Amino acid sequence: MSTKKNIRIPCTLCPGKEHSLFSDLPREDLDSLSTHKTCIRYKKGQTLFYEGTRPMGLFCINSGKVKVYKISSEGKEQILKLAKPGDFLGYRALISEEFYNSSATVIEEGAMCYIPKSNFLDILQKNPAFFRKMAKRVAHELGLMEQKLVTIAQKSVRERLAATLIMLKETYGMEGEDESNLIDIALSREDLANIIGTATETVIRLLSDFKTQKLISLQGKKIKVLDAKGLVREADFYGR
Amino acid sequence: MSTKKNIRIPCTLCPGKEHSLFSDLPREDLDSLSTHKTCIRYKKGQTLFYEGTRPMGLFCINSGKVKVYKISSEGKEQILKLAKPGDFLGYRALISEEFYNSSATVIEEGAMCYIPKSNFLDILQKNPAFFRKMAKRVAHELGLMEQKLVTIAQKSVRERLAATLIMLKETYGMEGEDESNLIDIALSREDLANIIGTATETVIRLLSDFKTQKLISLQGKKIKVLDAKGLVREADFYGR
DNA sequence: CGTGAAAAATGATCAATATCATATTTTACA
DNA sequence: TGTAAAATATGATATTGATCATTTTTCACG
Repeated sequence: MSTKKNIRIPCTLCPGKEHSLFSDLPREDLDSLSTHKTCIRYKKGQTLFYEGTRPMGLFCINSGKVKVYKISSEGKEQILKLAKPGDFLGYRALISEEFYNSSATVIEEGAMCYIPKSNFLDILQKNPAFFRKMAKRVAHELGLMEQKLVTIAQKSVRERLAATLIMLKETYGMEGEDESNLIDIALSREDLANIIGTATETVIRLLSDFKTQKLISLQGKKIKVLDAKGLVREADFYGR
Repeated sequence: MSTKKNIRIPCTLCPGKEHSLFSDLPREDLDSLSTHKTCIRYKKGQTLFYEGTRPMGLFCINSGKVKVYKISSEGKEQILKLAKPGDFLGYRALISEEFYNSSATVIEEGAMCYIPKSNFLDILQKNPAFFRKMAKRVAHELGLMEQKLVTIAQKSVRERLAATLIMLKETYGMEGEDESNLIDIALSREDLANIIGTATETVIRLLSDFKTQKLISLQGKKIKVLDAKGLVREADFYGR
């Protein structure tokens, strides 16, 4: 707890290297990555990159959690996605050759690896199979984003909150004793509101509503899903 | 007007070949495309592909206009984009190797070219520069979709309608005499509602509101933008 | 620990928009 | 060109969710 800031930590066992995107790169390229990569610890609230700036590299989350968001013209934050260890950030802008269209801020402190743009583009260039994988990933994400758009456009806030809780449980759920699942991510009510696109007070009210219905329980910030099926019902069929 | 259905028309001068995506393919590949391509006339209301089905090729719009949309679980349509001559449809699913995640239906009759999947993938494989261009396109579209999400999540229906009218004017505006612009696309009020994610009645009311404010004029289905700046003001600053 | 600030919770009120009902206009086409 | 069906228009009402105000709780930090 004493030395938290900007310590370089070894990236030799970065989760991103084994899993996901980089998994089947040739040895040579993995070595190149290891050489050029840097890892820095970020504290809660620190920002990896800002919307509107030029991307100079690719981020890979070693530990900790990050929110990726846009700020609307009225100053309201809209969270586009959450990133966890093993996830990469910033490749959309690198591939589209644009500036960042979103910002990324740490919500749980951790170490972030950084691969310089030139190194990443080089490896993309040299490995058609890897490039195909990246393109496939981006195309998949476009599909997810289209689905999110429909959800926000057509579902009620209550349904969206229920759906978000299900999603969070699946992604960040810790197996508890009595198959109750604790959502293990430090999201404030405001963050939650900025994910589903509503007011903070509305989230608070709906959460205590769900609590009354025994769908969830609240222990401070952390939410425990008591009745996943009940939540799914809220998400899919509420009011119809 | 007599022989409208399923007539093969020559694709030698398909707008998609000169402009946009295919513009700098080598001669050889352009010839391959011409050989394998087919063009078929579609009438209003006919569907190019359905959500959930397997893509077997790439569509290119020669003439006419198409809406691309998803149907939510409650049966409501959400339009994701509109496509005009020169635009391509279906590449997201081909690149992500997934089923279509949306449907595409003709809103103004015209001729649609169809490039078999194998032909398209072949050319992608053989031309890294072309593949990079496609990937760049998909990454760019992901950025656009993220922006749309924020708009739908945070702007009022009135603002979204104003913004949509501006967009339509820029994309489908016909230069009129006294710099007034007629939006030249056959969208019903319902279509408009399904673009911005609201009820048809709300669109109708807001349109007549804009008409009262002399921002637009209505001639049947077609909308003429009288005061683009006024609309921009509605889109950006309404009520703030 | 204690304290001040931030977050969460709760209430009251208001505005935006959906929904339902019905009338009017337009359009397709027999 | 007449007619039914679809689209547009308008009104009345209900509902959701935003906003503002205030209290209570939690938490970080000296």
